[in-house]
Amino acid sequence: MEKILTDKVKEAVFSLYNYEVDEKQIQLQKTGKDFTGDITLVVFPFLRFSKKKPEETGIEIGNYLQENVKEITGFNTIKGFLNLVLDKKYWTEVFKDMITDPDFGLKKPGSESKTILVEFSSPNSNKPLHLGHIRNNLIGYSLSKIFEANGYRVKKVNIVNDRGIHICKSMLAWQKWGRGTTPETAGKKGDKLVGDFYVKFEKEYKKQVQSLIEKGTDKDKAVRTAPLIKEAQEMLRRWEDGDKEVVDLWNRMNGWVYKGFDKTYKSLGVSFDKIYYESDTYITGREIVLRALEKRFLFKKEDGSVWVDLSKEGLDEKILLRSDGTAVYMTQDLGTAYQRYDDFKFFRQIYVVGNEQNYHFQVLVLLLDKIGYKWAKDIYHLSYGMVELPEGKMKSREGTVVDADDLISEMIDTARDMSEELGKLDTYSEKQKEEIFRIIGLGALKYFILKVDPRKNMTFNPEESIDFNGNTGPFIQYTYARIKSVLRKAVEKNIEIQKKTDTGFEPNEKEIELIKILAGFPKVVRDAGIQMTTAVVANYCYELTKEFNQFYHDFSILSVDDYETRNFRLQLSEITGYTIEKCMGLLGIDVPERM
RNA sequence: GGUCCAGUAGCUCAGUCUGGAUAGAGCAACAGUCUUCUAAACUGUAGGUCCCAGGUUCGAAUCCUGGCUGGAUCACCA
Repeated sequence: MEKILTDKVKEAVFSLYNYEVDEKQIQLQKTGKDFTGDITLVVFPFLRFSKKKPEETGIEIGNYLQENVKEITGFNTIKGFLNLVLDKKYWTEVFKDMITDPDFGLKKPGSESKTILVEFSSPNSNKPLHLGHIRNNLIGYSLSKIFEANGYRVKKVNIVNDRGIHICKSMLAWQKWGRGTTPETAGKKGDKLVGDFYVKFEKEYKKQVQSLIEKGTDKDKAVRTAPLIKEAQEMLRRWEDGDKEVVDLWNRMNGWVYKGFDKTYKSLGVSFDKIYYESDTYITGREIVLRALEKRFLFKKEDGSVWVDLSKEGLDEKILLRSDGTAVYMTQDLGTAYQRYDDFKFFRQIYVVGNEQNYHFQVLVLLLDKIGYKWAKDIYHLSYGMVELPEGKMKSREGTVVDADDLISEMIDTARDMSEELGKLDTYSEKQKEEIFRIIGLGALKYFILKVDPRKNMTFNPEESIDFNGNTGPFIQYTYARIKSVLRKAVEKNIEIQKKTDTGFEPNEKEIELIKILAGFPKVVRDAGIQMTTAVVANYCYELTKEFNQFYHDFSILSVDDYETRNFRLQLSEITGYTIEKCMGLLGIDVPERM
């Protein structure tokens, strides 16, 4: 419709004022709520050609459009705004498209589709997942769905930072103070157990540093030479040498952690197509660096460490290999990127990584480009914002980290409490009820996070629990459940919904409003994909839901006697429910049949 | 200090990329609506120097410049 109008406006201006306007000057927008009309043309840009007052110009263009576009049945101008009124039949035509196409708004990936790689999660294997990871995982998973809906083939990948000094710290602490404890004997998730030993290490290490300082050692030296850190470093060296004892322990403890992660991923409902491990890719990375060194992109310092100089690009020098030849973070990321291109020949690779790593990714892309990989430009860092507590950043040292598993189960508990109080599910079995509590609790958490623009920092207050009323996941889920309930009742009453639109039935204003919003779904999917934001999907879904709730409140569906009206409203409800389901699916949120 | 990001109602956020009409929601507060398809809903009241100052424009929350405030980052950590 907008396309037709743009052309016609162009025509109008040409025939009225003999001027060829640029399409960019033709601004069409949805008519504001308090005005009559469907689409509004901003006429200010044409005043230069018409040399008339805004209202007159609007009327002239309006007249031309009404004569030449059959869908336009009327118009009005207010100041410089030309509000066009569309024929109600136009909206029933749009409605017809929606009910005949079950995939309305979604593109299916086909064999021709380009591949987008989405990296998310990227945990360290020495600590359990926290709220920050939850945001990361939810954004990554949802974006994958959004890309798929835009017709791309999507590969979800994860990189586990399973190697390095951090995991050695946990291992060492376990050896010293663990007394052979395992997740089974401790009755704890593996990631939690390993995390505990990491904390234990840091605590003991701090004590050692403190006592060294008290004995007169200066702080820097104390930090470097405390026996514990020395032992951890020695352990890392043995790991890199392939020392069997160390590698076996490393495998064992990482195994515990992965089992724990899997549980968290499962309860969050996220999954991956491929998981990469730093312990595999750092070697590739080192080879890339050494090759680039030969080609003189990089330089070596006297102590043997390898660097890249990016001062011409406005950045600093960056280390790529330590003096002892071991790899750093950047080294492994080079290797991982290379490996992934080799695996998937991606059209685009999206890294969902926190904005604290903006600098790192700037360097990574620059470096890959300098080395000569043409696909470097296809890398995009989706720099999502931090989740902050009211008092600031989460700090593990101060014990203010919000644990992922804890938060998830709290959400489910809240859903359970609310639900039992309302007592609407009393006829369900315990198992069915638990499933619904899970859907609702998780829905509240996911929606809470995904409705915020991923790029922005957001605040989470653990004192105030996440809402279940208003602009929330459960609100949307509730509306869905209501729609389902109406449709079930229709079946009980032997009312069959017929896909008919060409009956001359004229929808009322509220119904037209719903159709308008439903018709906007394809654009929402497109915009979400282009802008890479989950927020537009969430906000759209909320708007749709709210509109439906008003309709539901104001009008009866099943108890209407007139067949045409009832059938139309049932179809409208069905499509709305379906669209809600699709939106929530894009966000990775399930919807319940009842709640 | 350099670089990057943010600042919209008491709180949490839309809207900013792509400039348009009287800046929107939810929560919290207050007042209403359940013998009728699920009240986790609906309706209303109240709440704003869109951080500040300039500039561009017919028109600026939106674009530009400067400033203020907050955050991130600039490791032989990841």
